[in-house]
Amino acid sequence: MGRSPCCDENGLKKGPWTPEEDQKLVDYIQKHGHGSWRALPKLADLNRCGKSCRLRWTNYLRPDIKRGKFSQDEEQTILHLHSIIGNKWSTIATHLPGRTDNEIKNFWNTHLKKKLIQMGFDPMTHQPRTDFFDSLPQLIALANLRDLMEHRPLDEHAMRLQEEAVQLAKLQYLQYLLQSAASIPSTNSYGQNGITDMEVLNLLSSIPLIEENLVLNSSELENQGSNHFANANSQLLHHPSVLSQLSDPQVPFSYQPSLNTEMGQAPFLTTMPSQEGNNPSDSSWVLPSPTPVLATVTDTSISNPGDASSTTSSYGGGTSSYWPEHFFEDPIMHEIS
DNA sequence: AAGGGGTACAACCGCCATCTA
DNA sequence: CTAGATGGCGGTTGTACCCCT
Repeated sequence: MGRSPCCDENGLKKGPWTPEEDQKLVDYIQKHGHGSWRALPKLADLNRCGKSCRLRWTNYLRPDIKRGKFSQDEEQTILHLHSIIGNKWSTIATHLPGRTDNEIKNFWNTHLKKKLIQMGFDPMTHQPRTDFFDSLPQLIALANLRDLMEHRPLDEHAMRLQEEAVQLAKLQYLQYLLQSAASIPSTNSYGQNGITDMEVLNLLSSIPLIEENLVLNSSELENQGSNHFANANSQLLHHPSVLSQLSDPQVPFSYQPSLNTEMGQAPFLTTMPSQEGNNPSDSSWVLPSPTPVLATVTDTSISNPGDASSTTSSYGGGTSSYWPEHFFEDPIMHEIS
């Protein structure tokens, strides 16, 4: 197993390619094919190493490369595959015709990863981040202590910001709790996960926006049990005022990780094509449920109205998610599962 | 207008797996 | 079987460009 010779051989050019170099490379490959990349530079009269030529061709000059912005479908595919296989860019690239692994990797690093972070998700695990919530009490305590020491009362704006941060953290934590509960196969009992209905209800009722903005009767929820609580929470998550906090209004899709217990894999992650207008302030704007508990898959509110195949049947019985059927027909999905 | 910071993306680096003599 | 050659892959870097102050 030899180490590949490095490109830093004396005299070989590095850095950006000139149009002339590109033309030489394209001309040569179109006439002769690339053959041995190591031999190619001399044959094509290029003062580059073979590796550099190969990269230039595969990432930039190949005629079948699709350039331009990634479509929503492509974004969805990347997020979906990344949630399952991680940073396997070349594998992901095989599912996006015309896109190179390098392009996908760059797109992930510069766009998608940041979006997930902004929305409170860990880009590697695709789970809601809990570190912020964990440290919140300490942060608030520190802030209060500082104000106390300086004999300076919190001004109104600062207090409001602080309160909003607490509510947002609660929402994120709530979502996390529900996902944890839903990860237990064949049961909706939170208790088995160390999380009680009351615990979640208490959390829910402590969030003012629920009281102010949502039709949510907590006593009714208690009477009707977890499933109804879950539906109520689904309303919560679908509410635009929640969405405006949980997702970036500039992002033309909504995001959630979901658990596919049937496949026994890491949580799925997807974007869901949003409804017409992509307007978070519109009441039709929905955040799809992260878990089977939060909403029923057959609920049309979480499917793409224009794409019936984006839903499958129920979580509880047969198929396990709302992924388009073609994902499961895909050889790589079989391979993964 | 200038410059400083942020962003996007092409290109490089180093490791690994496979091929081949 | 072994070691060198080669191609592929993922992580990282360099730099051009853009935007804001």
